[in-house]
Amino acid sequence: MTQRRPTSFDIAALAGVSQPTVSRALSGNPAVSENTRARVVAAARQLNYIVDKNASGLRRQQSRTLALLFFEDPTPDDSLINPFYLAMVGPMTRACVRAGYDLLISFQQLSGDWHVDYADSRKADGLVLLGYGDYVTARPRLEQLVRQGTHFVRWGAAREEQIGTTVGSDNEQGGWLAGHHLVERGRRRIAFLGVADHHAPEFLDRYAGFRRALDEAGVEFDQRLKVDADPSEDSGRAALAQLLAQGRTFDALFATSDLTAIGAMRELHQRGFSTPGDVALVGFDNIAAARSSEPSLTTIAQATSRAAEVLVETLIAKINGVERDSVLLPVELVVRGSS
Amino acid sequence: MTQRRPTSFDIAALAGVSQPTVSRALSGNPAVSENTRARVVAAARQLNYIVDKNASGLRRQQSRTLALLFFEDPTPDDSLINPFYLAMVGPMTRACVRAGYDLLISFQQLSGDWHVDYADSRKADGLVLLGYGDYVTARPRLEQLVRQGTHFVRWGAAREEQIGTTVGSDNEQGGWLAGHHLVERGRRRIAFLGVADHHAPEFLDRYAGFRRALDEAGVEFDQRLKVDADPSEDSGRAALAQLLAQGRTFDALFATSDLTAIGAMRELHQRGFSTPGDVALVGFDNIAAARSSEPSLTTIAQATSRAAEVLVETLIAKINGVERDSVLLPVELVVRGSS
DNA sequence: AGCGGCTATACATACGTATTCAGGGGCCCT
DNA sequence: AGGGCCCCTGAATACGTATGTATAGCCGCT
Repeated sequence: MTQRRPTSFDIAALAGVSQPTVSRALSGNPAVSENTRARVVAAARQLNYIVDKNASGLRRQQSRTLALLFFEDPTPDDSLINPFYLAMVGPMTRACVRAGYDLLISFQQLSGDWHVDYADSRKADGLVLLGYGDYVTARPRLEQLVRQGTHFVRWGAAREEQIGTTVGSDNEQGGWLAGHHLVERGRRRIAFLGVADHHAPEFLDRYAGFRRALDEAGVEFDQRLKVDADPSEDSGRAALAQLLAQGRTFDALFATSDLTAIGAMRELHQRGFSTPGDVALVGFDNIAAARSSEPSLTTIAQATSRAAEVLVETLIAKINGVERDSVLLPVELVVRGSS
Repeated sequence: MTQRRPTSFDIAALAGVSQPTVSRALSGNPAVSENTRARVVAAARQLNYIVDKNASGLRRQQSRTLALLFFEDPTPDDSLINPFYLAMVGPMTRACVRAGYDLLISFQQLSGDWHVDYADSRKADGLVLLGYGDYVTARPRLEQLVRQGTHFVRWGAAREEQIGTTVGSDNEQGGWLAGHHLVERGRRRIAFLGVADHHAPEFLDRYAGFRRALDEAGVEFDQRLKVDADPSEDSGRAALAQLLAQGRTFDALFATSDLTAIGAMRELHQRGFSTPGDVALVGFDNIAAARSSEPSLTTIAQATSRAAEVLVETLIAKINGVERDSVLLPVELVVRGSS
């Protein structure tokens, strides 16, 4: 059926040169004269020659492939993968293409063992780790990666005690923007929905920034308006229900995730409250649903595309032996109908 | 810094056997005695040995990797990748893991040249093609894949004239379910928002099923209530605006995509119409946003996980020389608040 | 003329695995 | 005891590329 794939030897024969010359000509090695290179390229095109990446990878000891790992604990509903992370897939592939790399993708469970052979099996040259990992749980795994000499970058908060290089949003600034915005809108009793402990440094920073904005404006924060909530709609609804059950009153709400905010908003509506009339809302992430909710959700947008780019560039630099500093990307307030 | 990776020769030396025996033992070849296998496995574990996939792929002439290709024309906003497709990423990776394959991911532009070396470079053994492709434009590309002997499966409508194997939803049935449901709810003037020409077979089938439901119920369909709309919110809004500008009246609406339906719903609300009071809505795809819109959106759910599984299994079968028939997966009506 | 230096190409080889083929040893049967 | 057979293992090799080293040719200089 299909005829044999042409190899670099076939090209060499057709172009009247040796196999090494073919390899050098096609990889842009300057030791090859332009004349010869042109002949080789023509022959390669004629035979539809394409380098065998397995052979190339074996010889070079690298695959020119990155692996994107999502860490997320399983949900009964498959579709409930955090849309913010999912939105990074597109930009990430584009960043890889630009850099001449391919992208492997994989979902890992936070709580189970990660089974990540990609680097060890030479299938990928490095890993991009994505997902609000429990910092404490993740630590030993990261240490293991370092021991194995695996190259990786993480999306997340840069911390003193961090392992490896991270790229993340300026969450503190994001929290500040949210708080500042709500204060400016005249709100004074502002609730906070999110996780604010050391297991989730990103959320902790958002809380810190939020508090700073209130402090700077001389607005008091009522600790009783702070409720734990995961980045999910259900959690948002539950958190809001809890606040109301405790008889709390508030005129605004900052959630550390759009999903949480949307859940809270739906619960508010169901209970007869209006947004932004009774309660103004600000979320975080600027997922697609934030645009289409009703009212549309004011939120803090992260520089998703830029993040993907920086992650990939940082990782590739590391693969090439260049260590870069962790990066903190600016965030942006997107004002919509909910405030 | 990092010490040399152990090779199968190192394992062989440690276990006191030859390299071929290591290879056989670890790949489950029955020619190896249990005793020997146990020694090899122990040695491999001790040295943290992992097969070099480049070398393995080179020798075997296959990489045990699939490539998932999204076809979608570029949008100014990166995040606007059809969420239905994006939702397939997770299930697809899981299906691959189960089958012992890795998954490469890539976004391709429908209108440009696809640059898909994955198969030719032996980086992937087969391709999964995803995206409502313009059937006419795609055809020559598919023919080229066939000529090159590249293995692929497509997500989409099974047609007489199709090239290669497809896996898709029973769109006709989906359209019927939507139409039938609206009729049952007492609606009589039902609008249709979607593309219904031969460039988009999926949508055409949905329209056909929808019409069949109305015909069977003896409900007349007013052709003037049929408006072209893409799977995007903006298109949904525009389509609805067009209907109203033309002075059309209707008490229900079926959109061939949830995004279209949500856009239409927002436009309705903005103009003071209520849903489902004035207009009942049914969408298609059951994306996450359908759950969180307000009211939540009645829609036709596709069997996403199952689809991913079948796509992967069909492709792997094909790689192994087994041709399977195209598959039509059942769809399901999910009744929510919008109807 | 001879030699140094440079450019462009060829030769040889290694990357790590999986598979084909050949052979050694043990067991059973005649 | 001898022969045949099966089970297991080892030796040899090929997959296709990239790169270190060697070499041929050429030019310019003394």
